[in-house]
Amino acid sequence: MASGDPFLRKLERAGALSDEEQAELQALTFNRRAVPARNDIVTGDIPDRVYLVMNGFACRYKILRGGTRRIVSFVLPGDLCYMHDTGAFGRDLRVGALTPCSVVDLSRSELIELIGTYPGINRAIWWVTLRELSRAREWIVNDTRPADKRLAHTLCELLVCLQVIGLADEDSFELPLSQSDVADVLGISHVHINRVVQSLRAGGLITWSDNLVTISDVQEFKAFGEFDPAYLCFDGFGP
Amino acid sequence: MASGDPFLRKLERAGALSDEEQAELQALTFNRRAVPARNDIVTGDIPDRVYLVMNGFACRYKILRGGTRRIVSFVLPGDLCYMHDTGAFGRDLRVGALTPCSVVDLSRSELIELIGTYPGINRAIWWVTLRELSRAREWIVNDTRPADKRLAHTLCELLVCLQVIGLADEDSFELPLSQSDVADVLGISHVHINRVVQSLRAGGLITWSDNLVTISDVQEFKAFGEFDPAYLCFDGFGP
DNA sequence: CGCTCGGTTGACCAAATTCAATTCAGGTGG
DNA sequence: CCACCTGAATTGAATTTGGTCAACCGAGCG
Repeated sequence: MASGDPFLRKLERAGALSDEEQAELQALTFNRRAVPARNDIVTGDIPDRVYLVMNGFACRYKILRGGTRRIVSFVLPGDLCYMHDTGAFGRDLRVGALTPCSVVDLSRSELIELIGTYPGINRAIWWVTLRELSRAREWIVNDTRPADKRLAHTLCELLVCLQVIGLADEDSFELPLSQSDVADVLGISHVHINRVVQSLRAGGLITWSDNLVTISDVQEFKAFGEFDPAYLCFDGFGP
Repeated sequence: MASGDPFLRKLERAGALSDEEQAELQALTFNRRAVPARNDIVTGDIPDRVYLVMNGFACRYKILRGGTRRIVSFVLPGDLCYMHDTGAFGRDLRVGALTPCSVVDLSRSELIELIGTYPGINRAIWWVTLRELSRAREWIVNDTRPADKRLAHTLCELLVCLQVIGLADEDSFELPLSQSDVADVLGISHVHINRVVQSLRAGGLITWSDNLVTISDVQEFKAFGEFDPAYLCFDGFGP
């Protein structure tokens, strides 16, 4: 069982891992460090590393020419990063901590070795990647919705993703991000997100204060944000 | 050599394929068919197939609740689809022909078999997938730009992607899509894209008539659209 | 000839940005 | 303890961007 480790627990969504596979994965760890908020998790170019966020909220993002930051995905506890976000793939894509993060460094070459050796690990890494792809496409779709629904959709995604790793209960979760951070997730201005948050509050859909988001009626809120969790592929590869 | 086949030519961007690997891939074909414009390439649920577009423009898209269509990626000649767009991954993601398309059906199970057997094919399919991911993230970023730059970026992407398969020359290409199709790519209304097209025309940046797009000054236009082709990963996996 | 589709236009409305300023809580130095 | 500073949330006003509705035009086609 991978009960204690959010990484293994997540990977096992793609299918069970043998004890040997789990042991091999855990053996990759060779460093653990703290990354302060607003710092990049990936700095400089240490080519043979892959990073695993154990704690805290991080994100992948790009900086536009005007200086605007656009966040293209969350990196939550148990998420692997810099696996493919490197070299040829997205030289301008960066990975940064939104809150203080606890990060484990893994050996990339050894992980690739494991992928080639163990079918379960191969399947798990494929699943993680395809899930990222599915999620990115859903974010594109979400960008065509008006800002209030867009925010609702994002909060729903956070709710269910955090529930899976035990960081959210039925209808609420800790969201240690500023409104400006969330604005960069949605691609809107920090002034506008404030107004949108207030409109959701005024409509009685959510409360959000002291970093705690509570959704009044989850079912209704998901409908409002047109949120269907299918794209998150929680059921692994299916049949 | 894969000179005649846009699929093999594209895959080889990830690294050379042996003659045996190429022969195995070509042996997968078991059907070729024509898909009319506005029809889905993937229809019903034939589980053991993967589709290869040989000719024409297609796209992956979703339909929002209001009925709006949002296109999340192009599918151009030589592109594989429905490889991962299936089952657990994106039940609501559809693949449709924008123009009449010529499509080859492949056996999915045999392709997966080949991925497990041949390292070159494994590497190629990984590369195709990671490129899709990188591209999707760039589209998210592009969605934060104003519509004129967004259109410029999209046209730049089309230009270089079509150049790679010999369907564009230095500064122009055939674009057999309606303005409304492109509006769904950008996530804006068909009225607004018309105005944006006209503004680009008025600025002397492009001409676009009779399905032929010509860019006046490619260098300048790429700068205008903040287009950097790095995310398209044409250099394979790099070093 | 009349139909449809794509492109185009105008008028009006809604959504979102920008600029500017204010409030408030927490932290720091005196 | 208080003055000061900073970062985040908030608000207002003016402006820009994009959407909606409605109409019109022109080419191709049965």
